[in-house]
Amino acid sequence: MAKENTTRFALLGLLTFGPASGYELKTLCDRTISHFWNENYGHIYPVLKELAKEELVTADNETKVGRPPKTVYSITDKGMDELRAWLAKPIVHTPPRVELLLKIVFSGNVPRSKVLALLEDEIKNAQETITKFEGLEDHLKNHIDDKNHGHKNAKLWLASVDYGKRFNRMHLGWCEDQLRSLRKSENRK
Amino acid sequence: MAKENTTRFALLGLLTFGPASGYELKTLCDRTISHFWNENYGHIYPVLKELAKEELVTADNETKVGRPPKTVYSITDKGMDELRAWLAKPIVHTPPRVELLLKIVFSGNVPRSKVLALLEDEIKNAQETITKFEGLEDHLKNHIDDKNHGHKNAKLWLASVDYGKRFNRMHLGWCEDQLRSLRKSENRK
DNA sequence: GTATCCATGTAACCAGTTACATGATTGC
DNA sequence: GCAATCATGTAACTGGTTACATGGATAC
Repeated sequence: MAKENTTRFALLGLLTFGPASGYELKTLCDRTISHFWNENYGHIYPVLKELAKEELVTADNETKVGRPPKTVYSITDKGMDELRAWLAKPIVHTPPRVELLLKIVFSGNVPRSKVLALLEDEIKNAQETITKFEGLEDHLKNHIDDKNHGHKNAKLWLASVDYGKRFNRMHLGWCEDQLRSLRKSENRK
Repeated sequence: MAKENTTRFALLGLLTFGPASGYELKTLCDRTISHFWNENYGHIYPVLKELAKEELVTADNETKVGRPPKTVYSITDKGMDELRAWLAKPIVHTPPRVELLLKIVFSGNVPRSKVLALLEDEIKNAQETITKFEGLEDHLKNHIDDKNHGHKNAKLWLASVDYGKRFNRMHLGWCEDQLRSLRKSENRK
């Protein structure tokens, strides 16, 4: 069984917030779920066409004065059914691929200083990501009642940011412990 | 810039433990790093040929009586250089794709019961994985001095299992909290 | 004789990324 | 006149998965 095209469901999901063009879906994706999901034009446009062909979405051409024309997609009942079926299905876990662990497991082949540098880089990254996520969190909490930003799903969105924070804290903690243990064995030599 | 072929380095890394055939590399991979890395034959064999062509590994045909013939690959100096260069390079983080969060963020479209079931399934999975990892850990700790199992890298290997445990505990904790918060809001209704 | 392991490979396929190309409109 | 934003798309490519095909050797 081939791997499922998750992009289809990401787009269907975004369309539940309202009709949008390919371009708008991309910016929506970037602004709302980019901390855990990413799409690019080269995939969005073909998949939208595919979805339209299968009647999971409808495509309407819109021309407004003073604006480039665009194709606006809306999710259909059939599309909603597909989306709901996917949402209810348990997640099929594919074997993970953690590049950091690959580098660590083979790190006996490089000088310790390189390994320390790698871990320090990871730590810096994780700290920056956590800070970014905390900013995101604050921003959302302050605008949670702001009707203009209209996210009924603010709670779920916050939960996704929380996941990101937890993940990065876990990652950070492991790297720090690893770094400590590495430095300790260095001193013993 | 195209995405890097990490399989190359996984294979080069495994070959630092000693020469091996494609088949042996697959079983080695399954037995030692499958908790965070996976490879399949359909990728291993072509990549090995590619590596041989680039002289990062050498290929030797071996025929033993009472055994099917096999091609044994060994890492070359050039291969070691490539591997070391990769090991020392910081990790380029590609945008993550967390399917669970996608489902949660769009979960407003399905009955709460389905979301609860999804979370419960994730929790069960995470618990099972943690148990599996603890078994792995115990096994390794008991054989750490056993020369026959010959893993000089037992410490690094343990660290990778520890990462897996931490990740799954984090995942588990988030799911449990999410479940609790979902049930609470259910009662309020 | 049959199931399992050892052993190698290819073909078809799919998901996803990057680079490239185009052009209208708006604000400075 | 130019940069930025809005808007759509394709072509080339790569990494990776799955299914299929083959066949020798071994242990029961």
